[in-house]
Amino acid sequence: MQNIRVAVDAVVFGYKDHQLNVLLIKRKVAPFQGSWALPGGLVLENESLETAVERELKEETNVTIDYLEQLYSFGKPGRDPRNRVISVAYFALVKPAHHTIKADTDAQDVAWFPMTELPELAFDHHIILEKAKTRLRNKLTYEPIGFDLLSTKFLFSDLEKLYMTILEKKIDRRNFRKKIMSFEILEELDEKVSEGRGRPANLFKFNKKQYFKLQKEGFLFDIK
Amino acid sequence: MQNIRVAVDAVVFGYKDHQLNVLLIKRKVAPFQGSWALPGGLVLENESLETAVERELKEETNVTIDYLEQLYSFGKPGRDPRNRVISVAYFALVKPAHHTIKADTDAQDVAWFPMTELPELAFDHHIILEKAKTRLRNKLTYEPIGFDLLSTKFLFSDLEKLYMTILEKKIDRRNFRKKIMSFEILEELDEKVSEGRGRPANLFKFNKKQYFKLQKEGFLFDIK
DNA sequence: ACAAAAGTGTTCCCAATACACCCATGA
DNA sequence: TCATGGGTGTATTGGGAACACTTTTGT
Repeated sequence: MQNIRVAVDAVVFGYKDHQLNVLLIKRKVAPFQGSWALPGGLVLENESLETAVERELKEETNVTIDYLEQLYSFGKPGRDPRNRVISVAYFALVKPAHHTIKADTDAQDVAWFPMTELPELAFDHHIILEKAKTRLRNKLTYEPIGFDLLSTKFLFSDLEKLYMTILEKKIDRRNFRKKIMSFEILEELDEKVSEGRGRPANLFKFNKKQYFKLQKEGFLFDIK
Repeated sequence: MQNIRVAVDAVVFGYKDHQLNVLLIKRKVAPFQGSWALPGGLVLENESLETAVERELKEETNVTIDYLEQLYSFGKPGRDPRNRVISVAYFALVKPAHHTIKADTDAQDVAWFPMTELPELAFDHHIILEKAKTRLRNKLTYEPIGFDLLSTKFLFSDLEKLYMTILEKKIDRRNFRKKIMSFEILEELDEKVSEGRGRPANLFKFNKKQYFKLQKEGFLFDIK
């Protein structure tokens, strides 16, 4: 008789302080007690995988998700020192400013870590995270998921910096703006924000309805 | 205590008679006895997911795989009428001419089905198959996986027809050839084949080594 | 000689890229 | 007035798309 457990883990990305961040928890129990790890846990007998992810995230970090999709399943024998565990990993995006993270139940602590300052991770979580990073980079170029990382209202320069940060390359400001503007999926607001020095910048909103409409008509979001 | 089984299923595509085909088995046992289904089965306690796929394919169909990658995991409660089963689905490509399919162990029968003449499938396998088809279509445009569906030596027109069949659109012969040729990943052989009437055509081989070399140098395979 | 499939070049156009100056504000 | 970040236009180029005739063979 088969004795394999099924778990879910979530790679939750947020964009804070002009940096890509990932949400981690500090494990309360063995194995890897005290280590940082991806939020996650065993799937209950009668819940769907997505429900399991949402429940674990709520329990361990107090975060609710804006964007969620399945990433990959990890099932190498021995990846959990106790039992055979198959983990279905999920890829999630949130707007960090919209959430207050809070350790609870199974977690000793919760924190956002910039991708440039990651701690050692429990289990094979660094592999999962690597895969998620690749997915994010790829997806950013062909789906408008960058907006799920920014606040509802954002500066054009935020969007530009987000792309430069995640794709790790320089982007020409004029060409980028021209391209995004040509999609006609942004709403220019009548609000300006002055960030310390410099000319105040306009705020924008992503018009999701308009995007879906265009998409149905065959429009493809595409940023090189 | 959690009681969830873990299975693997494989969507095996082959290209035969200028048609995209999928490998199915006829189930020997309940539930869905006598129904056509994707090859697959429960994962053993100490084997990796990939090994499980390869084992099941060998057992049920006598096919060994040329190209294998994970597709998606399906875990909705109720997808198997007996128990909770999470199935990790795999996406596989084979050259049908190189294999002799043969029903064995758990399968009452095995057959290639053209994608245009599919039978009813057991469980949620039609959903898995749909996802695999999408993956194939997308991947065909940015990775040279078409060659894993053709015989080692193939006609240029085979490649062209394969693309037209799978992408379901007309392709301009001259532009397509120009594009593929510019990649310099094909080896033109000194062999010609005469397919009934018409001018005999040259045979080609995919130069995998050359592709990997170019890829390392930053080359991106890309067919629209 | 004709039917059938293979093979081949050129023109046009649009979208990607490169590139530099003025504007509005706070200190 | 200066430092800082915001906002804008044009010229060039390279790749994608459209398009038709000649070649080689079997019948």
